[in-house]
Amino acid sequence: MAMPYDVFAANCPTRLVLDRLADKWALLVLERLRGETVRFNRLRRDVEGVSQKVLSQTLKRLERDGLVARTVIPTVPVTVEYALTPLGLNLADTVSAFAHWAERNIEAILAAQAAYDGRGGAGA
Amino acid sequence: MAMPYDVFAANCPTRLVLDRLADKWALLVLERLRGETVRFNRLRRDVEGVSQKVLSQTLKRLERDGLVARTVIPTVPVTVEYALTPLGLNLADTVSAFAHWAERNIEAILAAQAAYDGRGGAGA
DNA sequence: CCGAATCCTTTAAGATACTG
DNA sequence: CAGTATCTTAAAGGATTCGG
Repeated sequence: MAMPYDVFAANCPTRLVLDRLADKWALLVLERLRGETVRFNRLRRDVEGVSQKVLSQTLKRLERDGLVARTVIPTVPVTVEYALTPLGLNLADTVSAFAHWAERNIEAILAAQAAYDGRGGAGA
Repeated sequence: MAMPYDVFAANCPTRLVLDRLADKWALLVLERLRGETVRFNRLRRDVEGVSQKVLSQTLKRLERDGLVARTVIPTVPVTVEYALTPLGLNLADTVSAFAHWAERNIEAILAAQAAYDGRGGAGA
């Protein structure tokens, strides 16, 4: 069935993806992994503000979704590397467009917020 | 300063946008509003699963960010219409790419999940 | 019809400490 | 280095009720 899903229907499988991906940390991790393999603690440092717990959870979900590949290298203190899968890379490009939109339009949004707050919300 | 922001830095303004937009409901609302003005309760029905409270909050934030315009029409039972602003429409197009990615790749993700679960996680 | 206010439950985040 | 386990605290979300 090549019927397009109704994204607005609660039982739509696409919602599953959207639910999972509408996540600040997942997006940031995907973006960080673009074009580079990164170790766990490096990721932890680079993506400022993630706790190791949340990062761990995020990576596990991304791995489960087939977006990120986890490689254990049996060095003395063990090394674990994370990289995008082809599927993940594909998504990361989309995410990147999103991130760059935010970057380009932050000024406009900040201005809108100031205007909104200035007049006390929607007219209070 | 046209210096590109570091999206990974915690104090980066782009993170503000990302934090706010990495939201299931905001994304769904934006998508629903593409090309059409919609009333509150219509929106509530169409975006299955939103509570009225959450929808209300979401719309208020989107309005504050200058992405959605709210119009009150003084009919007998008052009518309130929501529409995308030019800025919001611009974003909605980006969001749409995101949603369509999910739609196109849901099969692959579901398969990856099944494989992952089948072998008991990352090798447990 | 639109939405604010309240309450109350559930989920998730943060900090900390400990293991392979 | 790379995680898991636990505990505490904060917040998101859902249901319900009432007012413009």
